[in-house]
Amino acid sequence: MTSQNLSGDSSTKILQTASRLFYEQGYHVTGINQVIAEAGVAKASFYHHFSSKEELCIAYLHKRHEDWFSWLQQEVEQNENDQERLLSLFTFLERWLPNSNFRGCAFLNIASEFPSPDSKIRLLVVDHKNALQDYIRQLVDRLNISPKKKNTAMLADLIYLLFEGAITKSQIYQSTGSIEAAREAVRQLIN
Amino acid sequence: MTSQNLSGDSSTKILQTASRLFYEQGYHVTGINQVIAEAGVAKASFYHHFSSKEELCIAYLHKRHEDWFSWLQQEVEQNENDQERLLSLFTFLERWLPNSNFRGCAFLNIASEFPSPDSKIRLLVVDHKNALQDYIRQLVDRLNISPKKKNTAMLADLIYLLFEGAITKSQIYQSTGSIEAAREAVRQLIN
DNA sequence: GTCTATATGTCGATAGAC
DNA sequence: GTCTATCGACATATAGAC
Repeated sequence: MTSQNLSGDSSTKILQTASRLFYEQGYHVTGINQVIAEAGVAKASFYHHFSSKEELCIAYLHKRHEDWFSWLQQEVEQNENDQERLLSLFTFLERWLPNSNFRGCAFLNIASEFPSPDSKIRLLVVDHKNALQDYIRQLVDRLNISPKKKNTAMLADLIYLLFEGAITKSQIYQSTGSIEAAREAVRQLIN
Repeated sequence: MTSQNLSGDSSTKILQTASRLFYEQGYHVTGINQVIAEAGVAKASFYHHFSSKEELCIAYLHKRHEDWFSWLQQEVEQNENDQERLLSLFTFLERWLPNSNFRGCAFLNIASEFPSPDSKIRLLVVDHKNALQDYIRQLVDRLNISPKKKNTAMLADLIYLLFEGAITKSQIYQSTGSIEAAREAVRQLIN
């Protein structure tokens, strides 16, 4: 109850505030001054917990990865039928995107702000997208629709492209308009 | 030859330099000081030609829209067969993306840096993506594969999602790996 | 561990000479 | 139309008291 209660902990408050600001505003436009002001801590306290702004961003991405995947898995695992589990990827988008004010994927947004593909932050983006593609492949593999392994990998890849495209379009148009069509296209592809 | 020759014109040099830096580095991370230094002009000269950094960004997006569409149309119009014209959308990606160092779509990258959907810059992004979707719809309509208008609109939407997804994936992985699969998927969808 | 005060630099934008 | 010099604000990061 003392050190376990992190809700009032400075480190946690800083990370929560930074996560909100980085996601809603972007990385470079969000200054350390704004983070510490809205977190209600002093500047030196921030630099006691985090060595730099970039380290704070890395912590943000780590936590974001955990949170986002738990949201996704929670939606998928509500379904028992393997086909419905796969299709629920898009149902997840229909819930998540409006709920996040159509700000889109935190990792793609950050990648736009870090052009160097070798940067530590860009490698985290790759890790996140690798995990997403692995997850989609697992869902596709459980369908057992095709005897050829090669086809299921390609099918999973197409579904991933539709998934990313749906996120992007919804971000630009602030709408979930195309997601239903994407889900029905996947339904036809696997039947 | 005097005022027509814009290659040495300050305004043109500024816009060319800013276009390169905004695209390669991002908007917020690129300072006016860097733009004028690399363009070889004085700061006051910049503010004589452009009222603000944001106006410079708007000029960048206008020119980028013209340039990018002419590249796309040039690739498409090399083909006479209507089906090949549609599929050449993805051939275009295979040429353009490696050539741009896998920096992806200038408009999506800018949108990540401007969260407010009502901003002037975000409206230009919508204009650009509207034009792209209209173009894809035109290519699909010429196929005359389906009697139902509704299906061609949905098909064009799916192709657009695959197109956006392919751009995004190539940006993250610095590769054109999935584009061939996307093109073949479209080939099957329209047959 | 948290505070105030500060260091050092760069940001976007302007003034005024030429 | 282009220049140098400069403005006030804010950037990231530190020093030193408590």
